[in-house]
Amino acid sequence: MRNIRNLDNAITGYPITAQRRLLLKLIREADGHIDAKELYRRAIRSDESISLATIYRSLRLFRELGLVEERRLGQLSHHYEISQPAEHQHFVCRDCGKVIEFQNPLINKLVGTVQEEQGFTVTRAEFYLEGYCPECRLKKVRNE
Amino acid sequence: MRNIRNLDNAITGYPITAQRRLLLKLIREADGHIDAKELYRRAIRSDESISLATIYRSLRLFRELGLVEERRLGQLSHHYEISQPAEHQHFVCRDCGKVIEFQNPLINKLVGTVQEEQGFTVTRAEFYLEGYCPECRLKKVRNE
DNA sequence: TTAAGTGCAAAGGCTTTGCAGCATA
DNA sequence: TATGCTGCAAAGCCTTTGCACTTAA
Repeated sequence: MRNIRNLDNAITGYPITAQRRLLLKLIREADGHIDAKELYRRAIRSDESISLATIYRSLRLFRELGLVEERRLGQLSHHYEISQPAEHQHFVCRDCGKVIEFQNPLINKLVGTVQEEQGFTVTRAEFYLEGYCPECRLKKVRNE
Repeated sequence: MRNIRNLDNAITGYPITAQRRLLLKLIREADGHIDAKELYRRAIRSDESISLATIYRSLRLFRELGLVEERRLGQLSHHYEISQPAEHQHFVCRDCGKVIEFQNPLINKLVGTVQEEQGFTVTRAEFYLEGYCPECRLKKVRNE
């Protein structure tokens, strides 16, 4: 996993522009998932002339450099987050739309088992759960 | 899980049109995943005036009736498949794009564990793997 | 007969791309 | 200075929708 604390190290070999610096900072500050549109909304506050095209081009670069990961969380648009050394998975609440991250050691075991049994080489594993978060579950119970 | 062998039972309450009959038949015959565009290509062979709009509207109906499931397999478009009683998960090869289904009992255990630990009510679980299938892995080894 | 489905074309959302000008190294 | 990035606008996908016509029940 790359060191993303130091931007200048992180994107060595590519020009470090003000836009890229800003965007990576914003993604880092988002502290979770963010999609292109929301990133654009936040970026405009600091740089009112930045364009959506730059957002997309930067996201692609960051992804290729391994700085961020792209997720498809059942929604229409992709979500991005800073690459994290610790693997984690996602739960999306059907009521409130909240995305909750979790992790569980069984997942690695599962990946290992599947690789062995099926002969795959796995480069990426996503475990995606959908349902009701604790709060919304309570609400449902109360209303019924 | 609904009985999809008998179309007239399956979509009770909604008009059974020639288009719907055709589309459900094609999805069933696809025997795996199919996206809207490919479904459209095949449908046109039998009904050259069918429209993409009808494909999408039918897919949505089928999905709402629980006849088919929608998957987001890392690609741009959604894929659909007949709802199956046996849960299964997906592996997508990064080289050849092939989608391989597999199942593993550990998954249910994992879902159970997460529900307990996190307090979620899980209504849908997807385990998505990406990597190299056995054939493409061999090819890579040979070329290097 | 009537509520619902269909085809067509247009529009919508998300993402990519061509191009001329600008900035980084 | 030269390569590569940027903003802008246009275009590209995939999907949805408005409308007038048609069809299943």
